[in-house]
Amino acid sequence: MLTKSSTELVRQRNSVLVLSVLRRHGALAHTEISDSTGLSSATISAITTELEKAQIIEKSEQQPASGRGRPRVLLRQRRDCGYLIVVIISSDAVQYSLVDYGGKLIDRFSEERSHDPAGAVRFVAAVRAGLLRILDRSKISQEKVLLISISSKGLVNSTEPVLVWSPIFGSDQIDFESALRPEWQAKVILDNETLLVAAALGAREEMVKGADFRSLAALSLGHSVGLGIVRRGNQTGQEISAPNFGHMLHMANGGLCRCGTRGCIEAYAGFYAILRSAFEVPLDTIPAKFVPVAELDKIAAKARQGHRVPAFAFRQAGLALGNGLSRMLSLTERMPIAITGPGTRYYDLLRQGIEEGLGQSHIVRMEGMPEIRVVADEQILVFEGHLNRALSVIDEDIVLSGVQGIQASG
Amino acid sequence: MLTKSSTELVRQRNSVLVLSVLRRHGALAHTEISDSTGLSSATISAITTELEKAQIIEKSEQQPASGRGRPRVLLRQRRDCGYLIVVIISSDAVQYSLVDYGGKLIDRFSEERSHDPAGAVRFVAAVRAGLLRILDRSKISQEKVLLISISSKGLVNSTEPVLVWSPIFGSDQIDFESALRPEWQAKVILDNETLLVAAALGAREEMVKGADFRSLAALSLGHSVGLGIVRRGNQTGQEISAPNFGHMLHMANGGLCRCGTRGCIEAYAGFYAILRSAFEVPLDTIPAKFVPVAELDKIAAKARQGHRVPAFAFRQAGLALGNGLSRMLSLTERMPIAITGPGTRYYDLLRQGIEEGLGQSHIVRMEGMPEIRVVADEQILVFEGHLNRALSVIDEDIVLSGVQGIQASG
DNA sequence: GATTTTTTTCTCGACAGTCGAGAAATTTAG
DNA sequence: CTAAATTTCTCGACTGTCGAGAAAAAAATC
Repeated sequence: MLTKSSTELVRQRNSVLVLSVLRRHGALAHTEISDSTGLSSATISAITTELEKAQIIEKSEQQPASGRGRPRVLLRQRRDCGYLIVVIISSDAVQYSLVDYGGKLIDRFSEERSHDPAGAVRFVAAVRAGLLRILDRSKISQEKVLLISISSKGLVNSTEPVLVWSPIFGSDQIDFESALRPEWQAKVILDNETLLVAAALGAREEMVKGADFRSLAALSLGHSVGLGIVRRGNQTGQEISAPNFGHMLHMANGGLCRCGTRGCIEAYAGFYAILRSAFEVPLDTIPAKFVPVAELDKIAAKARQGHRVPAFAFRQAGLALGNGLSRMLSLTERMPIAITGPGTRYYDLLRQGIEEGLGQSHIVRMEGMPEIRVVADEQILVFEGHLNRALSVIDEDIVLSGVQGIQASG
Repeated sequence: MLTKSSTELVRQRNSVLVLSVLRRHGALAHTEISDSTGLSSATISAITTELEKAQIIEKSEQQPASGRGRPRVLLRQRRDCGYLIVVIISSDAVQYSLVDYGGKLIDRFSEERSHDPAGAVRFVAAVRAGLLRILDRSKISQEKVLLISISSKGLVNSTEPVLVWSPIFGSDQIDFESALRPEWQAKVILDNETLLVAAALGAREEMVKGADFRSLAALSLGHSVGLGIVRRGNQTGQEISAPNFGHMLHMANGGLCRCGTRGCIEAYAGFYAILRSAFEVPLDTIPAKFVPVAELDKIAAKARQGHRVPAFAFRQAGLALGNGLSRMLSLTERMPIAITGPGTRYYDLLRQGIEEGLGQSHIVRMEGMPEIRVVADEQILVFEGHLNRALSVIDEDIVLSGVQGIQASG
């Protein structure tokens, strides 16, 4: 359904555009903003004075003039205009980061996760405590926190910040919105971890290729298997999604997965699955909860020495991944695949299986093998994805509420 | 990447909005347009007088006033403002339809397809002849044909009207754009057939549910297997895609498919595959090109009488479809599935397999079985999809070129 | 030191678009 | 024939963008 457009909408969009350019490039002068947005200088004046009045951006201090002519007046976002808390939930810890509106890290700490299994309720309490702690350490007033951006592995509701299924809590849903609402008026968003990796890689790619960038998939290998897809939307920036890839069906009635279903991709390609298959444990054995990476390193070493069984375990994992990726490609357009996560260290052992698994499908035989690249530093990408996403959400919110609020009150 | 907005863009969008409302509801009065677009009466006046000047819409004849008060002046699109040719390519025939801008069918005929295998070049020539023939029969001048909308089974390039792979021509690509350009200046679009079915069902659904409609998948069963997905976009209407579902990998190293790959879904669920498995022919046999439906009806009758082998053939087909659908659902959100095509007549035999195949995946066990409905009249839906899609493309083109062109020349 | 050049920012008038209110048009009821 | 009802049309107000040129301010030049 199409909806009506109006002149105010135009101003809103262009304001967001200015903010996003300011974010990407840092402090910019009038002229530069005009150049990179395509808007005329007069419009920039109008928008920036409005944003300045609303205390969202500020003129930077006069700096030593670098050329001749009237010196530039740089505009930048006011870093203290608002703050963002990033919460990264991983299998063994929860990391809290406080970030200002300029994207600068102010404070960070991690807390170990208690591994007690029936801990969904207790976990929520821990997160609430962690949030209060990082706020307390920084002496920032709670109203200044505009957004809490949370990420986890697992399946996330697409519209509300509800963790629908996760490797740790299973089907014990966690609704972060209602859990945090009593204490916080900040907006709460929740994203799948690998989705953020894909978003970050997509943003980087777009920086380089510009309009040529089409789409990209990020595959995260570790205890569990995650996938994120970024596609360039028609007009409205990027479109991202995080399918339930790790628990896509690989083979009917196959190996038992942590989730209780048989035949998931993860039941062949997750760390525990590789371990299980390397030790020739029956595939219907209930999988180990945690696998020390050192353990897997040993198996990899044996496989690299030429031992058949461990090499076969990695190959089977690769096949499951390759088949799964080929199925993904059958449902989407052709796109490059970036592999991240701790599992990348075994890529030499997985590669042949992945390629063979991909090659078994019609789409790959027809269109050829997709480009596969290995990308390290998953943690950095996750954080980068948080920032990209969260700050642009803040931009929109500020323009929607902030400017109008100021105007109404002034 | 965000792009700048301007006031002219606002007018363009709102003009398209008015046209699309006019299309959906037929002739409408000033007030009604205002109500259903949300635009003010003054704006409607401005837009409609512009469109009327550009000869895109017209005031309808005064009609007997139904209530008191000033009688309404109905506005409607000028049917002769432009024409559309719909070309539906199916396995045994090509159907040509001439439609006016109001969506009314003016002329239609079918031509049998020559089944000669090396016929990609000859086929293109036949289509060109067919197009000229329908034009000739109607005495409409060629410039009045604004759009040629073509559909086929198979895989279609997402940006250009190129048939990348089809059941009939295999990898012999057909570029309709360059094939028709010399003779036609009309725009040419090409869509997968099942995509159009999905688009039509999505439009119907949106009529009923309004903003509640989220997404829907259409599964077409026949000689080949097709899938179309419709999703409600953020703002810009609907988003549709036609994955290569029939040739998604069902089982590595499985049965031989028509496409030459092993293990495609179609190699289990296509008509020829059911036949092959019912006659217990080895799965690596090169599949039959065409299967008379009567033949399959016989097998279905035996299966319904309780014969094991034919029943098993349908069950296997259902399993392949169910597994494939579950994989699709792992990559998308939960959505209802509409089954169409000649294969629906065997749905009683397929159903159990489909449900079992779906149930083997984590996502279905967690979210529950998706709603499955059987929808007959695939042919009508295909044509309806053509109209929906083509006429809204024409709306946009007209507003983009037509109005501006008229304004410049006037 | 005064003047010119260069560069950037700011301002003004023109133009496009939407909206609300009320005038104009036109038919039916009484 | 008049009043009421209903629809369409028009006008002024408001918001937004744009191009051009004025104003500002520093470096270069004489």
